[in-house]
Amino acid sequence: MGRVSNAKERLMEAVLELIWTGSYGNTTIDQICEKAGVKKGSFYYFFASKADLAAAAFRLNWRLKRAEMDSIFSAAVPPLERLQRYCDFSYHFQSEMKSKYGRVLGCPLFALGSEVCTQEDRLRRQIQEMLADKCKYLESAIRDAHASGAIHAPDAEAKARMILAYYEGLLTQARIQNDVKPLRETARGIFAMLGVKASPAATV
Amino acid sequence: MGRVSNAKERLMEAVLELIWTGSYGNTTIDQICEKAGVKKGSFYYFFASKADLAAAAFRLNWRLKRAEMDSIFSAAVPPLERLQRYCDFSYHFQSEMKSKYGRVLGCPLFALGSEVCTQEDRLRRQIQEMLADKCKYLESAIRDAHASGAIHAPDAEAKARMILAYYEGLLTQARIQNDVKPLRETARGIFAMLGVKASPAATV
DNA sequence: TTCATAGTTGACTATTTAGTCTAATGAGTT
DNA sequence: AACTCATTAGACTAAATAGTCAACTATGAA
Repeated sequence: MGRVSNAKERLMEAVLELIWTGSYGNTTIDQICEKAGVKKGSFYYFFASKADLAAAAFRLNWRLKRAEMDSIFSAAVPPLERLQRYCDFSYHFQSEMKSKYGRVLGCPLFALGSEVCTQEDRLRRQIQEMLADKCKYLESAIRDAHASGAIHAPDAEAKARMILAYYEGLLTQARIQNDVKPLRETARGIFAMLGVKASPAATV
Repeated sequence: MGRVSNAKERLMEAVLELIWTGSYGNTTIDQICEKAGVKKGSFYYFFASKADLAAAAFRLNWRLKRAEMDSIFSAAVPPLERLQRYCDFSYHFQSEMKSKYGRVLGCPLFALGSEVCTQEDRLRRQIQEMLADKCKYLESAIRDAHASGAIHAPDAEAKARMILAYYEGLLTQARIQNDVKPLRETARGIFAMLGVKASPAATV
């Protein structure tokens, strides 16, 4: 069997953190190796390039994120409450990142996508797919809310895209301003877009 | 007086285009010089660093953009029509970029801001200010629309921030997808957020 | 016509970076 | 205990990149 190792995993973790707290272009392979405690030879044993590593890392990360999303968007929870929960979760998560790294980091998918989309087509496609997945959670909650009569939204897909754009826009603003304040408006904005009269109480 | 030259302007133009069609981190000083037809010595005669050049270039560019915005958001135009015009303008502009560069480029301010905010604080601050300026145009239109009774929005400032987040989110999505399609929903979404019943006819 | 000076040139250095290669190492298998 | 092979070490090359410098050039002013 030969040696076993978690160097591959350490590399993926390292590149995620470096890209997220900095940027893709600014992250060098040497930096990644150092942070992961892995030598260059091992890097190229596992991955062909930085783009290759980033693609693998984001794929893995998305798989984990999805488990979280599955729980937040549980069908057992009333649909509008799912949205509220997601906003609250997001706010807390970004606040945690701020105390951990001293910076509000926003959405790694969106930031990386915007940065590399003109240069790394493989990565671009992958990110596009993940964003589409993300949209599905919103879409399903909106459809359920419509079916339950809580809102009028026969166009769940369009509404979901609209809300995703808004949500990602807010996260990016928060990143640029290095301030979670913009995120406090997330739920309010979403419910306004959905034409909700009385929104569920925010826990933030 | 010594020589006169437009090398400084050429450098600013070049860096804008390179950042916009690619990214900040990916753009080298050599590339900038080559595109501008300027030698490295001259680069450092005018600017201390890439960040310094980018800051100057974006400042200049914003001054020009503002003139356009002043015209689109003219107080002589009914307030909701200003918003519609802005959406139409934006759509056409991005479509033009797509045919010129083969790519939908989105908002350079937002893309650069998201990329460099953790690394270049001076640039970050500058971008934040420009985005705040941009928000003012929306805010004023919303306030006017409220005053005229066309919409109910006593909270013009908050609404403007909300719309900006949405708008920038859509532009970034369009950039990532390399497709102007998401932008066709811009006005519809904005008017939904403002609770407009019948929106002015889109020209797109 | 000369002069001061804004701007130009390109060669040069030092560093960083990506990527390669070969010999060593060690965990499990037999 | 010997063996296998996944993994590691780290030295090495080549290229890209940032930044410097001193000599040169052209322009408008006097």
